[in-house]
Amino acid sequence: MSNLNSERILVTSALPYINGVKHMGNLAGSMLPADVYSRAMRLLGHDVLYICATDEHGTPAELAAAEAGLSVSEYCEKMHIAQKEAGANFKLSYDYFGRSSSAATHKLTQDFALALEANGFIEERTSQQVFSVADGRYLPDRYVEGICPNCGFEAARGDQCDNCGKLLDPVDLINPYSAVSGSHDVEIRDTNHLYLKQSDMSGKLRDWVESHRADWPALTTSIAMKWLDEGLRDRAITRDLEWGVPVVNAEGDVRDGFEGKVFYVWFDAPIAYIGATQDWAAETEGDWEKFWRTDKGADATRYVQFMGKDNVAFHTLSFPTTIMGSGQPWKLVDELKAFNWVTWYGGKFSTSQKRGVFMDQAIDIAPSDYWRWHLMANAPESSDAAFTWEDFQASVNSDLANVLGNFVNRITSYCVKKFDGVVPEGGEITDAEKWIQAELAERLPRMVSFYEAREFRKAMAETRAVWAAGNEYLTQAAPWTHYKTNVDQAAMGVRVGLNLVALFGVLAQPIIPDAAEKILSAMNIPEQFRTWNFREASFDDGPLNALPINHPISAPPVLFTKIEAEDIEAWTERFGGAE
RNA sequence: GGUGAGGUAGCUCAGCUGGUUAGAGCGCAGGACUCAUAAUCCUGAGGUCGAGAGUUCAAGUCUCUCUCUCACUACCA
Repeated sequence: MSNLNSERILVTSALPYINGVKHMGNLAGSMLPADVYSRAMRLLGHDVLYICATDEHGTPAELAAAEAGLSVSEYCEKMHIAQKEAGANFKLSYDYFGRSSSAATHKLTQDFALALEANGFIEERTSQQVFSVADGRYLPDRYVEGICPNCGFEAARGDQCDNCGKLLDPVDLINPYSAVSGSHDVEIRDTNHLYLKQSDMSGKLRDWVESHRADWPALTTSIAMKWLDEGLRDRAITRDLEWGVPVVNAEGDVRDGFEGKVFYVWFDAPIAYIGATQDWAAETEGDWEKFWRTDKGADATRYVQFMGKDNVAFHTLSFPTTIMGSGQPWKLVDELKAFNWVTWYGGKFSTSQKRGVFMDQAIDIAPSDYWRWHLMANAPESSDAAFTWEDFQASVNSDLANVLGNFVNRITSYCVKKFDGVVPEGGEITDAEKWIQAELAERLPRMVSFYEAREFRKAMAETRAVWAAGNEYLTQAAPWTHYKTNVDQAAMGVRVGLNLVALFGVLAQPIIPDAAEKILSAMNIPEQFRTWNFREASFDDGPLNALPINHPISAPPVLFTKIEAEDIEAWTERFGGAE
């Protein structure tokens, strides 16, 4: 059914910044849901391209490189590989994981800027910036510290005082110094930068956001409208830095007065979605234009973005300004799914403060499936969601080990024991079979709808309910009871049970791909029968009668080991998190 | 300060444009079963829906006030 209306879907998740392996909040809020969605859409027969990349420019990258004793390019190379590996460990099914520092993105960024300027959306202006003589660099506001003029706090940052919360300007700080080196040898200098005139675009942006009120989550539109209501300010899109995309003129030479300046990371990062798609095309001989050029087929592409709420403004305002202002037929996002935060024992996860659990550590203590399931079943969709070790344990033990894992185990091992490990024939359809059929007929289409709507918590809850229904079916059918008096009727229960195992494996693929693979290979399900073609379940050609009689199966080894109280203790000890 | 999101059973959360006895999972209590990772299945107890006022025949659902939590506030991304 779904194959009849196969769509071309472009999926991107917010680019993970380069300065370290990401924490579980980053994973839960962009990369993982994008992956789960991409996998589900592929199973439904859609033509999906999932693109991501490392976001490599900006001051934090330069500073992190310096701290690591590496050149910026060496550092980024190293961290790109680390992040790519972390993604692979969590089974993120990128079609391409690129880099914002690639040549393609450089070229696109420069071209966009030239087009924007030609259309009057870029203006060169002079501003004052703090320059640290000792560091030999301009400092972003937050890297300047000093005494807060409001409360006297001694380590107030140039953008905001951490003590009293007042918003500051670096020039307001008393006795300012560089947060990088601690040097007080700082001065205010005039510097020229390019400004993106977002204000001129606000009418069009407002109309565009307004047109998506119905299909975007409230979180997305409310953030965008808030900025529009406050009045868009023009944003500087260049910085005084070495590492990044050079600012050039139409001839391709460095623009006059822009030596030592590059584009601001937030200008080029979204452009890297396109650049990475071009890089993907170059490596695979794919066609990037059908995803991005509306004059080359991208009108027929559905573009879906995933991100944390902090990124919404950039994706609903700045990047669309870039796209619209270019006057060129670039694809705008169609559907934008934003997430709140996963919180960590009362606060936020923090890369800089090393608070929380990071992807490389997480994979060390539990298999990726465990994390994927828990983070999706508890996705921070309607509000921030608290992560606790106890909840993690409950998700894994109850949902995965008890409901799914035990189900697979109980029926496959019974089949091996009593029916020689093959799908048995015989038996009559009873109320139990009719009941499970009705359950599936109702739940599977609903589950698919939740995936299509990117309602992850609900999709997970529905999936779990289907697994639980399998256990209930076995209780009703009770093949072990029939076996004593009527082996044929026992065969019915086992056969349906085995079909359910196969179905559950098929359903589990987007969420817990490793376990799904174990189940499907134990059931000897060929690749071509692992897709989602079950909108209408029936006994004639539906998922309950998919396995041929005498089809051999085996009982997979225990799929999910339970998390013990001692594990929780050890992890709490190691990562903090005690309240 | 401004803006936004949220405060619904012990815990985590569903509840669309207001309409029968407010739902799910976990946890808890009792029972059933014994194929299974002491798993599973059934039943049950548990909520004055943050507080107060208002609109209405009718409000968790709309309006106002108050209160608590969290986030964003543009040069970290």
